[in-house]
Amino acid sequence: MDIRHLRYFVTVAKLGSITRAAEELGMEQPPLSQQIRQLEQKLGVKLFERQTRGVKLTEIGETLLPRARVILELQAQFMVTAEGLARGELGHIRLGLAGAVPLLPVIPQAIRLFRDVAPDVTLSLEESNTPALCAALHESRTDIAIIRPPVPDPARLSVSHLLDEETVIALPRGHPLANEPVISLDMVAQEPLIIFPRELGPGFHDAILSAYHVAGVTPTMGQQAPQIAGTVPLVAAGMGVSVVPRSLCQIHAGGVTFHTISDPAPSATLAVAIRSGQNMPIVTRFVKILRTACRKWETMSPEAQFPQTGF
Amino acid sequence: MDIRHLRYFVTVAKLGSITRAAEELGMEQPPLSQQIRQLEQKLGVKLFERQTRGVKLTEIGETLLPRARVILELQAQFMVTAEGLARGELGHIRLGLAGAVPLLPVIPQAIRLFRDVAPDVTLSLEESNTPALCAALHESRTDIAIIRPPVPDPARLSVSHLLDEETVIALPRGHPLANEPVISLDMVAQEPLIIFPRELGPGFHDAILSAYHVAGVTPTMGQQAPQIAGTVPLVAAGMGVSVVPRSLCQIHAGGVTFHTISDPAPSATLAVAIRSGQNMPIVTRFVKILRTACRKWETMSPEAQFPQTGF
DNA sequence: ATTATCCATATATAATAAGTATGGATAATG
DNA sequence: CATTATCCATACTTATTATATATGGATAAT
Repeated sequence: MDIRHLRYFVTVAKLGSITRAAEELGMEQPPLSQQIRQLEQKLGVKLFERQTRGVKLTEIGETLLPRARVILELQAQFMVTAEGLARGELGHIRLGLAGAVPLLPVIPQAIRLFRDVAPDVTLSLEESNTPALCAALHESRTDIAIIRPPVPDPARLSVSHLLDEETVIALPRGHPLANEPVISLDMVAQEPLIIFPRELGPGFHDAILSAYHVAGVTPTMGQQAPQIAGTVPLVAAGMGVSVVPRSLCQIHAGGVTFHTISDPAPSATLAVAIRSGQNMPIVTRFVKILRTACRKWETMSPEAQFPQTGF
Repeated sequence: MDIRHLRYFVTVAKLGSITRAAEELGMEQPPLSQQIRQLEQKLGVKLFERQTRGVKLTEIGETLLPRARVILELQAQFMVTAEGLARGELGHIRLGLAGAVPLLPVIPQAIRLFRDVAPDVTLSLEESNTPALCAALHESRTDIAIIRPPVPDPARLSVSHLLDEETVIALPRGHPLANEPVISLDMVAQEPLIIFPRELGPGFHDAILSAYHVAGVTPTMGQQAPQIAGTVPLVAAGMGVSVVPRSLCQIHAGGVTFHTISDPAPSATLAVAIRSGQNMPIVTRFVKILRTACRKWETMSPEAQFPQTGF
């Protein structure tokens, strides 16, 4: 079997027609018919149901299609990587970041630090949610992910703790408590809690809810935010209050004030995850720099942690 | 670029020698040399440093090697998956069961049997009524349905008979006939008949009523039960009598006695239905196992059919 | 100094993918 | 209801490309 066969397979499946797939592939229809048939014989399964007008994926074809797509995706990345290497860049790291992670100053700091010691390594950043990032790691679409533990399926992944970030309460402007620097959770329990969907970060989500529970109150659930950082605009719009990592105070949304939480306060844990085994040297090097930076950062004063803000 | 090229690349890298890699690959050395050179040209990078004795990976080669391994690994998995699908050992089956079917011991037996021979196939079960199951089959929301014939719209479905289950009369405790082991339908014709709505199982419903008719009596219609198995609690509550598949005697409701019916007795037929045409091998395999189990079960004695009950 | 090992090149051959021409089946159209 | 158009399959030819064979050059081992 050949990558070409997979490309043919995916294209025919996409268009539902051998003829049109042949057009898109820049070839004639008969050879494509033959190649598809050949692939089916090689695999011993029928991928398409031939109909009078076009073809339709069989259930087996439906099962195999996503896997074929992954292989094609990786092959394309392989080519891109090689191209980058050909241009003299000595490596490439695909870095995945969980929601709101880039707002934590230590993360871009660590990235800049790495770029200083390894200027020839190109970085591509992607922001997503923890479960999606872990899946991307498993499928080798990402090399390093900074996530909010726990990871759904830690097998074949190596996860190490980075830091625990304090959380703060976000209140809309004009709120009766807006002038209180420190607030406890039970003081805002009756306000609608703006929170992101649990599937985007189960660990952090649960930490927030259990802190409410420990405080002896039950939060009033408000509107769901599309991501972690998406809660702030909703708070600004007066939809309710939210509990967010302190780094979100960097979003100068206007109309939002941030307040330290008196005990019990949830904390937002961050960890770095890579595939265990067979890793490129730059990957372990990056993780090392990242961990060092985070350890140092945790000992710093809040003023030094967030230089530009009033905290 | 081709998967073959990646295999050559990985093998040469592993052995550090084109000659020995050619041996392992079952080919001669010159074509392998050419293919490696060709791959290098295609990618625009030098993968190996040619030395007088063997070859050595360049830094770039070192970087690309793990990615090539990942692609090869995925390709191998793709082949294995296809092979498994061809043999019917992989995949997922959505199984629909008509009312009270799971109570018939042979059904869970057959499912367990199937899980033994195809442990990698995941199963999802759903209990519903015959017309709804047939609709689900048509819309591909279910792969296999065990239903009570006839099916409303048999076009594009393939239905095959499984077994005829004996029915029994369910009487409330303290009923004058509660001590009679065998009862005929005309003896209970004046008692309210608890029965499920006809739309939940037209075939079985009609079979019961026509048995009454053949016996020369007309049943007194009692309360409707929500499903087939739902008749038993109503009988226990003294709302009337019911005619149910013998397997329902497994519901130890207390307050209900079950009695063999003397001729004419309705029978509860079960059949298995799948979409005709293009089915995954696991589907036909499951049906085969199911039919075998049912054929065997029909020849068994009642004591063996219902091990834990007094029948 | 000689031999052996290993990779590269040149040429020939075999394998195979792509192209061309055409037929059959069915849905769309008048 | 007949006609046309669409789409896939088959048969055959051509072009491409991978492999095999033969051989030479370079260096390490003996």
